[in-house]
Amino acid sequence: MPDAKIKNMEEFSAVSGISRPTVSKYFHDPDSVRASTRARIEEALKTYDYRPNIFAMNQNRKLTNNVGIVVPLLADPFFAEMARSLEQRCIDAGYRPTLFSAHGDPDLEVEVLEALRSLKPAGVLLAPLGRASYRKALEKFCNDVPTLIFDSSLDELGLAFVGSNNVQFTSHISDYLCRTGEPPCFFEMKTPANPNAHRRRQAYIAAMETFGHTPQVISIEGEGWAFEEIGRVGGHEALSRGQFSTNTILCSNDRLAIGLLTACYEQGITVGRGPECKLRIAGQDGHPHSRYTCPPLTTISHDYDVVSMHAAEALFAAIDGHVEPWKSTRIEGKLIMRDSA
Amino acid sequence: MPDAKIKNMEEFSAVSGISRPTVSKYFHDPDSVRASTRARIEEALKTYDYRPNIFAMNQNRKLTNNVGIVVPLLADPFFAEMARSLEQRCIDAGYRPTLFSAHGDPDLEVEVLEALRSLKPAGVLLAPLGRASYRKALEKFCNDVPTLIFDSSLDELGLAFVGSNNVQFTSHISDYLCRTGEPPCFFEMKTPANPNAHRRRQAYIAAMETFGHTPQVISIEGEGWAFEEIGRVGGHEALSRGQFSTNTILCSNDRLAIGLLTACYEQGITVGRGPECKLRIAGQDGHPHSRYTCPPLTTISHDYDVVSMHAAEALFAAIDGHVEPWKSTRIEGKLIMRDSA
DNA sequence: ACATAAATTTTACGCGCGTAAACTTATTTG
DNA sequence: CAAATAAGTTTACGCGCGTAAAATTTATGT
Repeated sequence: MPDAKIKNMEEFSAVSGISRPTVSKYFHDPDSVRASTRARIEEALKTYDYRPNIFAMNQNRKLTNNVGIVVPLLADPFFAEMARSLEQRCIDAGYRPTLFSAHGDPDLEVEVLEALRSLKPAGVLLAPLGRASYRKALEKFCNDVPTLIFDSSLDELGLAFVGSNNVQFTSHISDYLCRTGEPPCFFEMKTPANPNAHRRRQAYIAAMETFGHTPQVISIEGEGWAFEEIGRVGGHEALSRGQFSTNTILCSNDRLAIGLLTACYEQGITVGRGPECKLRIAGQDGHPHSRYTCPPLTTISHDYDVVSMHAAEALFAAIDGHVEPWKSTRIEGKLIMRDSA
Repeated sequence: MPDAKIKNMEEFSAVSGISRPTVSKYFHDPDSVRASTRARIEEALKTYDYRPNIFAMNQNRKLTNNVGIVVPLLADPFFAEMARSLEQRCIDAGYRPTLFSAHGDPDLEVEVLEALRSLKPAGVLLAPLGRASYRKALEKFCNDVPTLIFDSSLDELGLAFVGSNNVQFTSHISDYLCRTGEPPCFFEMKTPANPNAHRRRQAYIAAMETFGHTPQVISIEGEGWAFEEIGRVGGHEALSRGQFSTNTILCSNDRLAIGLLTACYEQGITVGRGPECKLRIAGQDGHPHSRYTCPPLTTISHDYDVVSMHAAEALFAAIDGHVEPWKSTRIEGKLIMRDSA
C-alpha cells in the first residue's frame, strides 16, 4: 500500500537508497539496471507512491514514448476497431498511444497533425483521409515524424504502408458472385470519401472482363461520410430507374450496402439467395454490423488483427532504428458468405 | 509563410521585440496583453515558426489545459458520437481534449484514469462503466481531478451528472406503444453492462402499471458489450419458447433491438406496423444505425447535442471556479417513429 | 586473487518555460 | 498636465528530470 507521497525523483531516490541517475535509468528501462538494484527500487515503489512527472520526462528526451493514432472517422466502426487494436499493441509494446480522429474533415486532420507534432511522438500510425490537396501537409509531417500509413495508401508516403488488398477483396468477391449466379453490377459513390474505392472499381472491372462479362458501374451522387444515407437515397434512385442490369449488386463498401438494403426494404424488394428473392447484394469490409442486417450481408472482411499487427510492428521496428525502404503490405480479406448473396 | 525556425521562447521574444515574460503571458492568454503588443507578437508569428514547448509549459503550470474524455466503449457509435461532440466543445473552449476508451474493460478504465492523472488535466468528462466494485477507484480519482460524469450516473460522484432521462425515455416510448397497439413486453439483458438498464426496466414496469397492464420482462443471458449478438441469440430463444405474451416488444436499447430484428428475420417473423406483421419492436437510444434496419427501428433518441453541451459547460464552469453543489441534469429524449413499431 | 568490465554514485549542467519582484515605460483619468 | 494606473522589462530562480563525465564500487572471468 503506497502511503507517503513523494514529490520528485530526488526524494524517491533518497528513500529507495539509490542514486537519482540510476533511478532515472530504471524508469527509462527497468532492465538497464542491475537486478538487485531493480529489486530495491521496486521494493521502495511498494511503500512510496511515486511516478515520474511525465512532462519533465518528455521535455528533455529527444524522443518521447508517445505514439499517435490518427483515423479519418472514429464514428465508423471499422476505424474504431482498428484504433482499439492498434492502441492495445502500442500499450503492449510500452508506448503511450493517443487517439485522434479527423471526424471526416481534412482541415481537422491537418490540425490534429499539428497538435500531434507538439507531442514529439516517437511515431504515428496514420489512416489518411486521402484528399490529394492535403498531400503537401502530410508529406511535411511524414518528413518530421516517423509515420506509418495504414488503410488507404498515398504512394511512397511515410515509412511504409499496411492495409488491405482491395484488389483481392473485389476480385475475390466478384469471382464468388459470378460463380454463384448472375454477374454483379457495381454500386459506388461517384466521389468517394475513401480512396480505396477507386481500386475496388478497377478490380471489379478487371474481374468482370476476366469472366467475359461486361462490367456495369452505378455511381451515385453524395458527398461526405454518411454512406448509409447516400446508399439509401442513391439506391432508391437506381432501383426506380432500373439501372441494375443483373439481379446481383456488389457494393463498394458495407455501409453503402446497408443503405441499399434499406432502400430495397422500403421498395418491397426481397434480397437474398433464395428463389423467391429478386436481388442479391454483397458488400465489402466486414463491417461489425454486417452480420445483423436483414438479410445478413455477404461481404469480404478485413483481417483487422493481421493489419494492425503488421502496422504496429513496422512502426516499432522503424522507431527502433531498423530502416527499411518504403514498402506496401496488403493483407487479403476473407469472404464471409451470408444470406444476402 | 513562417520560415526561420525558432528554438525557444527566448529566441522568439528576441525577434518579436517583446520580453519573454510578456510573450509567456500572451501564450497563456492572448487577451492579457495590450492590443498593440499582441499585434506585434502575432506579426512575428507570421514570419517565424514558433510554438511553445507543450511539455515545458505544463511542467510548471499547476493546471494544464488538458481535458480528458473517457468513454466505456468507443466502438459503440453512441459513445463515438458523444466523444466527437465533446471533443469539439473542448477545442472551442480552448482546451486540449484527449480521448480514452476503456474498451469495455473495468481494469482498463482504472488504468486509463491513472494515465490521465499524470496528464494533470484541468478536468475530465467521464462516462463510467458503472461496475460497483470500481466505485472506490473512481471516487479517489474524482477527489483529485475535477470530473464530470455523463451518460450513466453514480450518485453524488464527481462535480455533477449530465445524461439522458432514462425514466422519461422508457415511459414515453412505453406510452406510445400502449396507445398504438398491444402493450409491450420488455426485452433486456439479465446482467446489463450499462447501469441505465435498471432504470429503464423500472420505468417500464411503472409505465405498464399506470396503464393497468401487467408488465412482462424477458431477461436474457449474456455478458459483455456484444449486445447485437446477445440480442440475436436471446431473441431466438425467447421466440422459440414463446416468451412474448403480446405482439409488441420494447428493447432495453437499440443494439439489443437490432439483434432481435435479426433473430426475427432468421425465423421468418415479419416485424412492423402493418396488418400482415406479427411483431412490433422498438428500441431505445437513437442509435445511428437504427434508421437503416429492416424495418427501420422505432426508438427514442438521446439529444446528443444538448447532453454534450450541458456536460461540457458544467465542467468548464467548475474549472473556472464556479463551485456548485452536486446536481443531476437529465435530458429528455425524442421519440422517433419508424416502421418497426 | 587479480585484472577487467560493468554498474552505480557524485557532481554538475541544461532543457524550456512559469512566475515573482522590483523597476521602467506607456496609457488613462480627472 | 500631473498623477494614477496599467502594462512591459529585467533579473532571477525554480520546476523535475535527462544526461554527461569522472570517480568509485561491484560483479565477472581466468
